[in-house]
Amino acid sequence: MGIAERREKEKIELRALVLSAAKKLFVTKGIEHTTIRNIAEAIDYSVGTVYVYFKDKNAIFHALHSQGFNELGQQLALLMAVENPMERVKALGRVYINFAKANADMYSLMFSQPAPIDYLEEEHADEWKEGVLAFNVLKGTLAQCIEQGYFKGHTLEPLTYMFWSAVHGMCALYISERAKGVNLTDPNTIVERGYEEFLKIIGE
Amino acid sequence: MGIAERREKEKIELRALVLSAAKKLFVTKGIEHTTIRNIAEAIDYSVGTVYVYFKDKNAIFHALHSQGFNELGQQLALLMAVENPMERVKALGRVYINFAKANADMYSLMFSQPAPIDYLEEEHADEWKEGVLAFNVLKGTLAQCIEQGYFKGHTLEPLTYMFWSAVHGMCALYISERAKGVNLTDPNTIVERGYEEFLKIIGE
DNA sequence: AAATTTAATGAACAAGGTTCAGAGGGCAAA
DNA sequence: TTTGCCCTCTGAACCTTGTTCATTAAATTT
Repeated sequence: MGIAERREKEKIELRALVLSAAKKLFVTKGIEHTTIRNIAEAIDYSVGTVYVYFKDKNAIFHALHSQGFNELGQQLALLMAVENPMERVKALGRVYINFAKANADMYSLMFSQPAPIDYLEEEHADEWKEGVLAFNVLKGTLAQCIEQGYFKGHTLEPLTYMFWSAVHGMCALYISERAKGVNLTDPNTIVERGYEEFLKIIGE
Repeated sequence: MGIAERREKEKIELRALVLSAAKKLFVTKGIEHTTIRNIAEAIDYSVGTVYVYFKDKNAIFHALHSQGFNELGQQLALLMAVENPMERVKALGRVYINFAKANADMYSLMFSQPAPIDYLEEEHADEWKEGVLAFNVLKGTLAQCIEQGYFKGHTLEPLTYMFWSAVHGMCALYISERAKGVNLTDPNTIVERGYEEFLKIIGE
């Protein structure tokens, strides 16, 4: 059955091709300004072909969305090698920030409102696997910190949420350019400097 | 000159009518899924009329955007009455969170990526007045806290950015429903509980 | 009453998402 | 080899949306 296999492989490859072209376009022109025709042209296939591999534009978006979370998740997972949990939380934040800044468009794609929600609502509601995974890595690490006597008097879940929010908030404001609008002395490093402040505060 | 005045008043009123219809639609159906025709129908005017009052859809968006920031700004400004700066920062966060939760759609409209940027880039770049104002209220208050001996060893600007980010991040994640996806025990109160954790941490 | 200014209209256009009947090429059975 | 089936790929065609503009109609001024 070599032929069927080859065909299957070709299908997977073409699907991946669509995805990579879409990613490049989404990232450079923005999702709204990327047309299916653009994507088709970029890979030298017709419009219809794109629809053979994806139900609609939203499905393309969602595929990339997952991809982004997987990449981020992998990077965060690597830090499980750091023994000291307090060091690990700190590192988690840094890696997260680096990811967000290095993949700014991917990041805003991952967290931008409209599209993913549409998709999530349909039926894939509570199965946002990648996100849950990343959240639990952080939660687990903070749990260990608490065990070791850090964060006395704190409650795990809200603490985790707050930590994630602080880091996410800094990245989001940076990426949405709101930081620039506000006339900072050095907008480019504000996330890192903000994070340092955060670490100072949680380090007692 | 009573006639000219009346006309002027009518123009302003119709403009406001467009705006309020647009707001309602943006908020219920989302910006992308609201069409100019929808707005026109809602107010029983023709499509063309909408364009008499607004250059394009983006201009409508921007007007609402400003409106949102003005409302938020006003609520925050009220807190200047609180003497103690440390109490004031805490209150600023609470009011901000209440605003975000009570006006969830308006908030996501205010901070959602695409549209405002388009507009900002054109020429209104560094004149994002409302945002700067709100940021400076927070910054000023934190400056007073530092004067009074709080936040030793911290730098004002990154500290302000971090504070804003933490609160914004919690609101943003809550509103984008990312909080739900992550299986929290009580998603509805997570922002408030997260904020309490934050206050605990900054209160040493 | 006529002329002028102004606001409102909606048909028309361009561009984008999506569909679907059909072309074309490989593959297996005859 | 030839025939017919099965898939993939195609792109014209449809519908919706943002946007424009010549035209209509009403109000105001002369």
